Amino acid sequence: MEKFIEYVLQFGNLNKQQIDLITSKAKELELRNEEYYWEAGKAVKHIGFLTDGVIRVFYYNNKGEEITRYFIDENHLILSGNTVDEVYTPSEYLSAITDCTLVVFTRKDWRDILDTIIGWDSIVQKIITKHHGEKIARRSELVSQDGTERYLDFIQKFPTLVNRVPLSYIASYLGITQSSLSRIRKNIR
Amino acid sequence: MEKFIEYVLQFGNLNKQQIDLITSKAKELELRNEEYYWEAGKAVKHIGFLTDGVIRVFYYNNKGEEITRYFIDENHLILSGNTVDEVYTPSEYLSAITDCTLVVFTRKDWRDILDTIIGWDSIVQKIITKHHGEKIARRSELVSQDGTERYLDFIQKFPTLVNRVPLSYIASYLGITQSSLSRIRKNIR
DNA sequence: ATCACTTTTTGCCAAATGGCAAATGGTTTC
DNA sequence: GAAACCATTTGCCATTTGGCAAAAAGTGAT
Repeated sequence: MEKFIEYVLQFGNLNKQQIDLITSKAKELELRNEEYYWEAGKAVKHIGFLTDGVIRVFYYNNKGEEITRYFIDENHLILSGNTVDEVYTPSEYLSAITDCTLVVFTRKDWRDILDTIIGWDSIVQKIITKHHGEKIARRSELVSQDGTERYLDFIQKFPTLVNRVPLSYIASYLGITQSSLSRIRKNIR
Repeated sequence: MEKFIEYVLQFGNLNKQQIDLITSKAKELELRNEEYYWEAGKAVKHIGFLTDGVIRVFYYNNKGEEITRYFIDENHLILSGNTVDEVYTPSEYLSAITDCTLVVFTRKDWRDILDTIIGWDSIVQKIITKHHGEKIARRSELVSQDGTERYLDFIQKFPTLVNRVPLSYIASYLGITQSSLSRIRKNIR
């Protein structure tokens, strides 16, 4: 909870009253390893902020293969399609790959915060924009790199994930097979 | 110009007066093939909307290779870092690869529109969000595909570009070499 | 039509990656 | 510790892609 407030304050100022409002609406949610946070086709119930753990975002391509699209690690806001008003039904899965702790808000409570705190919208917008930029940059870089470069980049950008995430997920994220990644790791040593 | 208004109206309503305001601030900008629209390190002067032509976004990786990150085709808003107030200095190049026509606004005029038209901010925000989503989805998919799949996807998503864009740019965008792409094309026929 | 110039294709071979299955290593449960 | 289970590594070979250079095709100007 403090983690969430601390994170938000990087993007704009809030007074004590506003912080109290946010805190009063927030609930904690625990996810165990392998538990879903979102499921494709199922409406999303709340807005969440990941304070501890790692979540994997994946979908199934037209060959039925499971593709890991990215990882969400600590201190990331998980927003449903960027709008609060409409019910959002994702087309991908979000699944905990470690035990996780989130701070969550119901759509209604989030709406209340938006309506009460003048700057909230712009803070959230800034966060979204930042996350989008990071995602685009990360995914873009991968395309032009070979396997080794992708992996070296990965361990540099997600140093905390390398040892917590199964190899197969990392390989899928990097767009290479698990055995290739294993060989790449051997060559790097 | 009509194209721009038409595009914007998909994301929200504007009355005649508001449209007139926007129109009055807008200027047309022509770019010839190979002309820069943005240059890395040079402050961006205006907000633009591409009505005709294709622009290529590229940067130089740490090996000095030119990497095409994406293409901007007709009916896309080109925004400087998503904020109007601060001067934005891009780290990549935007260069016309056909003759182009843009509708442009100075930062000051854009600011004026933002201050005058209540819903403008949210319209722009929606557009940005849409573009971000598209970019992320496109780049993400590429990572998990082989060369042939990437190219087939490309011609499906950018049917209008295939015949207007040099092969080398497409290859760079897809993360494969020009000769590989040429061979892939041969195999597809 | 010719020349100069650029883009695309092709040939050749090396390197990287994929696919599959077996082997190894690690962890948990009994 | 043994057994069962899962993740990772490895071997083997096929396929894909890269790198480089030459050939072919396309474009534009005179």
